[in-house]
Amino acid sequence: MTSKSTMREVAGKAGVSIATVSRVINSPDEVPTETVERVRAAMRYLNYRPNINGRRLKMAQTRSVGVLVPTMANPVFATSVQGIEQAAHEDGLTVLLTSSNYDPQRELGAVSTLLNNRVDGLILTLANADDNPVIDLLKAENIPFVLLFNQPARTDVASISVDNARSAYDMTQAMIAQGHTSLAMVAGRFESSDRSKQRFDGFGQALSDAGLGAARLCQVGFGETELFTPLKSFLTGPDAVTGLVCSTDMLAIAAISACRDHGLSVPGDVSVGGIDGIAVGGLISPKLCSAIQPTQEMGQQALAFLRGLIRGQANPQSLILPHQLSTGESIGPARHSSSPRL
Amino acid sequence: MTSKSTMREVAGKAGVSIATVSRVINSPDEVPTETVERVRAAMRYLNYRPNINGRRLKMAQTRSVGVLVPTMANPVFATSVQGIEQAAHEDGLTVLLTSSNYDPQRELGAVSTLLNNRVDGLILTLANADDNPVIDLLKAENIPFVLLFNQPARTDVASISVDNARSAYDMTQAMIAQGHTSLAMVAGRFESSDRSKQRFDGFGQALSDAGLGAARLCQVGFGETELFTPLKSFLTGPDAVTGLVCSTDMLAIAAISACRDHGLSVPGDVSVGGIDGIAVGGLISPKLCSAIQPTQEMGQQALAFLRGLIRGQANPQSLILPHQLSTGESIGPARHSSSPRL
DNA sequence: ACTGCCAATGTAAACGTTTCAAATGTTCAT
DNA sequence: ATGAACATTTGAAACGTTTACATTGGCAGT
Repeated sequence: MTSKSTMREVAGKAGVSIATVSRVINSPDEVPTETVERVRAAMRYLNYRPNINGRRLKMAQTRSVGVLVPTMANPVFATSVQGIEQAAHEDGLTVLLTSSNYDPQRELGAVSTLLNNRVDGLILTLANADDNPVIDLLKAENIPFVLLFNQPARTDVASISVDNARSAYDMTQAMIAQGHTSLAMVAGRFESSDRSKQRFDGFGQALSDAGLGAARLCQVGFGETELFTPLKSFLTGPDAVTGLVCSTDMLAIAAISACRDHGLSVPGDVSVGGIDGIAVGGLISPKLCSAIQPTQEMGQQALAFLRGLIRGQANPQSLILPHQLSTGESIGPARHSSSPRL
Repeated sequence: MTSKSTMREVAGKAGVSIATVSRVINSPDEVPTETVERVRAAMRYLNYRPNINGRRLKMAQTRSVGVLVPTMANPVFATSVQGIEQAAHEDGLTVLLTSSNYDPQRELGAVSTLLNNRVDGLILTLANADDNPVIDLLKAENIPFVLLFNQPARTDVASISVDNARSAYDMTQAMIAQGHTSLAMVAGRFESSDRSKQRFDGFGQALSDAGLGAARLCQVGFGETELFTPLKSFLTGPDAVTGLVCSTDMLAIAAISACRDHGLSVPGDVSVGGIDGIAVGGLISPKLCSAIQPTQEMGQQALAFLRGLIRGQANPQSLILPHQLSTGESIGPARHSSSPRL
């Protein structure tokens, strides 16, 4: 009774054919109760467990979806995966998880593995959604997929995201409204994240609309939490800023920490805003001011959307969800500029 | 060229038999270079993609592992999954991800699904590792598995964890060393997490060893971040504590937030310590003092361990990794007890 | 020229399902 | 009795692999 018994054995035990056993499994209503019971009893007795791989080989669908995220180490993605997993569970779908570590090279490999697994569809967060061999591959193979967090310019792919430029724009404007005129953005590398670039664009637009000159940028590697050195020239000296707009909440939290290490208070000396809306942002002090996106719901929606695509009931389409500026404590009035730090 | 071409078509195109194609895929060295090239060319031409399900049906192994965690929303688990995924990727293994939401009911269902998928092995974080039908099932089916974070009393299962009681003990002792005599533990529900219980035991032991009376407990639901009300009676009034030992870092961060909302400073009025060592703890202010476990590495090790079990090269065994008390700022000297709060 | 060997390849039988078409009853009106 | 209509059930052929075993042909040794 260790494990593997087959439909054939169950059929033998129950005195029916494997076709009947199959029907008991897949459409018990078409089989007389008495037979169903007999077969079920045999299954229990033999400890039968259907071999999904047998079924998958035979059927067109595998009832599995592939998920690719940059990393689980960032709560944004972890939370979205939580949403995906939850929705998948409710649908009886199996989730195959991969991560790219923000490396476009690995994206292609990971997706290829997923395709070999014959997943019914994919949910992806890519480094760059507009010019990406992964998308070409998926298009060519004609397999349903939904981009999550990516906000592609092309309109022939499904995506669920917030308006990245706009969320950065709003956050920047909130700072400007507090009197900040000397701002910089802290952002992840553009080649690793198109969101990063889009958010920087929004930042620049807000500055330009307010007549505030060129956008300054502090670009850092992903996964980086040590921002003391990268931010040094932005926080000290004659060009010191009074506000930092960060392209992600993780960066914002790291930036606040770096400010502290430079002996600056937030928001007293420097205001810091993030984008993403990770849960921990609401618990720390100062409470992080962020452009919040409904991360977990986005994951759930992505799966629902994907299901539609798989069933052929939906067309690729971009869903831009509203973001919401949180009332955080990490942003305050600009420190008067006549008392520069050194 | 949409997608699905089979080995048979490749064989036809290359003018060989499917056996040869299979050999080219699995052991190219046993096939003359010239033939390998011809077959590979046919594969490229036909856009061939091996159907893993065909292979899985035939072979004993599926080269996939199942992962079950309580939730992705807690960075501890997300980070461990990151470690697992990374190691799995290096091994060419596919990861099937499920989460239980801390619900023992769902644990069984999730594992059952994983088993239907014929995973080669499992990595699990269970609510309760000592008396759990999931473990009985896995034992009965004789399928390799490694518990992660769980620290079972039984010695016949493989596990990777820290010494939970000890880490709570050490944290508590660190507070006592700072003069704290009135402490309470904030912990997740024991029925949802045996770690929680073990850590509470360590907490109690430390108090008892220091002759400090009964252990007080504030038990909260998992995922809970609103601790203002639950902690009210611990933070105010005649029985107010000067220190909170929290069973997880997430709880500790939430507890610090709750203290703030009660108008108490950390560590000025109340010291707060956590257990887990999530990354964000090191970035917040005050820097969270925690009993740190190498979360991501534990995930990687769990996979390496599991691989050994699958190959039959290793025996189930408990790995207790050392934890490390971080030098956090969230713990300070006890506020003098002659000025009680109300 | 025969034998024996070896390298290269092919044949065919699984693996555990699903599902179509066909077979076997059963019931009932004629 | 006969056969139509129907409810149950079955046989058998896939699905795309892997692999034990058989076949082929070339070549060296005698």
